[in-house]
Amino acid sequence: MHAIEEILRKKKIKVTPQRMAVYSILKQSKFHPNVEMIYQKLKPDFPAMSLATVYKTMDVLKKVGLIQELNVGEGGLRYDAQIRPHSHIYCKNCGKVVDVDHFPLEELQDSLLEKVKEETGFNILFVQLYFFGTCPECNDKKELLEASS
Amino acid sequence: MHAIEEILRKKKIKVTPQRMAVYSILKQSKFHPNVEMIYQKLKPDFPAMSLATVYKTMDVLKKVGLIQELNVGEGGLRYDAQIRPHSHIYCKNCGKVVDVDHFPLEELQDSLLEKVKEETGFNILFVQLYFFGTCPECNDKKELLEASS
DNA sequence: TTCATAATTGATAGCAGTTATTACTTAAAA
DNA sequence: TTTTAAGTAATAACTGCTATCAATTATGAA
Ligand SMILES: [Mn+2]
Ligand SMILES: [Mn+2]
Ligand SMILES: [Zn+2]
Ligand SMILES: [Zn+2]
Repeated sequence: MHAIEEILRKKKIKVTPQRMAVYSILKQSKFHPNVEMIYQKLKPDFPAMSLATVYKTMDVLKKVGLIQELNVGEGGLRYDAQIRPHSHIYCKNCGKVVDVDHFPLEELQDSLLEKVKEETGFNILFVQLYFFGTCPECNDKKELLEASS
Repeated sequence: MHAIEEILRKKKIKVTPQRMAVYSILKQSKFHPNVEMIYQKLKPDFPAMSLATVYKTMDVLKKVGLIQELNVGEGGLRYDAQIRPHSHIYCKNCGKVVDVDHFPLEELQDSLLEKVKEETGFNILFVQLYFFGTCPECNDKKELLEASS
């Protein structure tokens, strides 16, 4: 039995094929997909599945702590099965979301969170760090376009 | 003439009472309001103003760089006339958004942005750092509630 | 295995925030 | 002034998401 099944059963949450399928898409890829992307990817295997089920599944997986939600300022949200604290960079041109692995978000939490707690009096639950810009691929395309004009 | 008027005129953007009013609300407060809050605050002075005008004004002010947009994961967006890079902390209980002034977001940009650029190949335009938790006021209320039960 | 039951699913209506459209109005250049 | 490009108000339309509910299914007790 997979780890996710145990986690769900322990919380009296039913293990359904839809939930397993959604989680496996997230676990396999570094894609940070949104609900619509997940829905489209599952369509071949689950042609009857409703978009509402994907939304509800994201909610369940988030609540049990198996995934994290990213908000890069598009309409909808992105999801990530990598729950270790790490930051992300977003391409404003093509919408790509990439991990920034070597950025010290974990150290930051340990060393500076206490300072922010003191300054604000807040009880801090988590931190999100986003970089915004344009990805190498988009930059290359733009250069080519400019060179040919 | 105010600085904002010059900036708008220089870009051939008309200076209207509605735009000035929206900007002055943001400039005066540390409130990080959303569109609805701004709209309600302007109603007494501009009873005829449309919500759509507030939306369009936010867009204009953002594009000319007079304000920044914050996304704390509510439905809508928050706005800030303080455009110097700084991070924010959000109370998940009451929705308050507070500046984290002493957090080294500016230093972070100077010292570590180059590293992230190298790692990802992205051209980085800006950074957003959000802390999430519960504010002192909400924490006190909760304590009182628990003590009396 | 079978069955009872509560949880989940799929379909769809509804909602909130936002954007597009359009006829009327106005700021500001000539 | 007059002209006109830009802006405003009102509102329809769109989008991401949630609520509702009848039909289905996972789970565990018998
Ligand atoms: Mn990630
Ligand atoms: Mn601020
Ligand atoms: Zn890109
Ligand atoms: Zn609070």
